[in-house]
Amino acid sequence: MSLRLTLPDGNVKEFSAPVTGLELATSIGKSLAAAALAVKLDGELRDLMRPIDKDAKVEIVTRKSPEALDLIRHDAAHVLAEAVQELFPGTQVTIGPNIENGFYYDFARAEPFSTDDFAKIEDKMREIVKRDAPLVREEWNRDEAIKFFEAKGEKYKAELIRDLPADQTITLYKQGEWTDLCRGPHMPSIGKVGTSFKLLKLAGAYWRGDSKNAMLQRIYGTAWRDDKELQAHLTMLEEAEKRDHRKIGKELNLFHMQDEAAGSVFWHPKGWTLYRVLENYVRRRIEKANYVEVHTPQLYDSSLFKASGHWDMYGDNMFKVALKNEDKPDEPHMLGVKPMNCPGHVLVFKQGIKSYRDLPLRIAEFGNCHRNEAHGAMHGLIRVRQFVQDDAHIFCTEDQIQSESLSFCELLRSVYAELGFDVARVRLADRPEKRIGSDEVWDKAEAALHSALKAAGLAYDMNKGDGAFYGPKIEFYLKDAIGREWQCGTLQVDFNMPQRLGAVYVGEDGQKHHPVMLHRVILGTMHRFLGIMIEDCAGKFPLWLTPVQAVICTITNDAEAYAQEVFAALSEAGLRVELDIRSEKINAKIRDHSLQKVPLILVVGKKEAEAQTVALRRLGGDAQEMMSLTDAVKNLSAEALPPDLRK
RNA sequence: GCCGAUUUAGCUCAGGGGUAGAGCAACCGCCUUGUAAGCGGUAGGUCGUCAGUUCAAAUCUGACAAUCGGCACCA
Repeated sequence: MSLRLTLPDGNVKEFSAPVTGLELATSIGKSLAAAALAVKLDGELRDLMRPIDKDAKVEIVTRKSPEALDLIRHDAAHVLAEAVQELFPGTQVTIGPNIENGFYYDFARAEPFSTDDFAKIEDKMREIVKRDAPLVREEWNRDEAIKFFEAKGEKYKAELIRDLPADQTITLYKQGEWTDLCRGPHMPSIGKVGTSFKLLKLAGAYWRGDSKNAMLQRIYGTAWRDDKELQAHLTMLEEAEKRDHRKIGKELNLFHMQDEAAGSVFWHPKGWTLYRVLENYVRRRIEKANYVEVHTPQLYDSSLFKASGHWDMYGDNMFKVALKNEDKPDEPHMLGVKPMNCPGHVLVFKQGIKSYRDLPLRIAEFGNCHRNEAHGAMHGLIRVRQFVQDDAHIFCTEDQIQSESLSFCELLRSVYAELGFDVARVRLADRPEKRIGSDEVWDKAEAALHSALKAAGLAYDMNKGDGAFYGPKIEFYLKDAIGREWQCGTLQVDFNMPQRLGAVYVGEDGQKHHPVMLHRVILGTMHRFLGIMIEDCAGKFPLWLTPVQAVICTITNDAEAYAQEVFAALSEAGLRVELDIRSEKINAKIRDHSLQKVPLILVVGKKEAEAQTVALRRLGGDAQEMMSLTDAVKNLSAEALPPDLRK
């Protein structure tokens, strides 16, 4: 036989018999063989020691390859499992994959682990790495594999094997005395993991991700090629912690939350300014895009949500109000606090007779919603019980879906760009298991979104089964300053709700038709989006958005009268300004306002008062720009314009 | 909701069976100051809530609540 293996540089290596990846690497060079960790065969990552027996494109994976981190992390998970089983006999192993930036392993053990155990486990892991046992792949007979794990008391592993598809090869990996069920691939020996790893946190996780199953103990770790990379990652984690919006929200006095209203936000004056400036910006943008704004009630009779399907589908997560019913004391009159705005907007649509000439009708609302989120789900501003969506529902004909979707995609992109974000990723979430409406209607709705995305020229991938219960959705993700992705905007096509709630329009044919309803948000929720913005800019908001744009600081109280004059002039020009005439040193004032992330500090002393000037210091710099008061008013107020109002 | 951790002054945190301590902030006074903390003083807390054990609980035990890290959920 002859075997032709094509290398990345286009060279072809020929062999007369199957070769292992290691043999292939050796044939290329000794140092490559020494550095080899695995081999990529037609794009599929495989063990170095597995024989290659068919023609393929091959690539030797070394520590420098992008795939190396996945291999290191996956192997590190095995090392963690071995270490834990050596230290805590009787602990059962389950699964332990590599994930972004690291790995985890889920263990079953009656006693809880403690983070105090981490040092001990890490020491043991280093010991195992030092032993440098070879990782040996073995193919096993299914029944024998089940017996093997059951004999060890590993019932989770046995269950995994039982549930593997019948045609799948069962592979076990041995590292010294320790054996794990694993699909692989792995590096040739444990020593290749190195010691640039660290255990980070302890968490509970359901077996197989199902809340009906047992709760396992998950240990998370991070692993890198070398200590420099590890240190850089740990520094990044510290940076992320520093820009936590809950911490900054407190430091900048933007908002607070407290036990008496768990999951709801108390916006303080500065936070509420931020909120209103952002809201007004979005309001201008949608007005320009021909939306009309409405305001609908909070409380509705339960019959509305029963008709819409929400009562059955999400009733447990709604806040409900039971009113005493004098006639039937056992059957209180039930009301529900709105968890979303759609039914209310349908009721607005239904007022009066609508014609096809009225469509598309774009009904917007900064809609205040309540959802009774589970305790463990809440997270600062990101996940709350009371929130406001920048919501709108576009009532249109089927023919208009595509153009409406397209113009929404463009509006969203433009808004994100003005707020300093790119659309990092787009996904299409299709029909979920729990849904209303026929398959034909779902086919139509999904097809509409596919074609809209194509028309918008947006690359997207599928998020299978993750649509809303009434229709498929497009999810827009943005990327923040430290590279994290957040899903904010969505567009959903809904053929069901208008029908269920009896919304109709008179068509060109004089007949009644149900409109199609597009549910869409750009920011998602004001709360969540502001949380993301705080973390994105670490509290240093763009000038147009920031609650306090400028502070005027006096050096001595001689300058107080002039400072008042500067304050009045800037306020008059529409800037949000504060005045600091405290009897403090200028150093202290600069420090205070810098820590408060005020972008502009205007210092005035005797000199400035006499010359009618200001000394401007910008946040993050230490230069002083001297300018006349008139120039300051003119330039700064122009600079502080929201992006959509700039010329 | 589940697993684990946490809850002490406005904030950040130390302490710990005999009813509490620091720094910063606040307040008062002095200083009139030139670009990231001037000096001195005063005041401030039933130690998350409710029970239990104890001569004695902020400290030990239990329940509950909230928060944090995850998991599950997210119309």
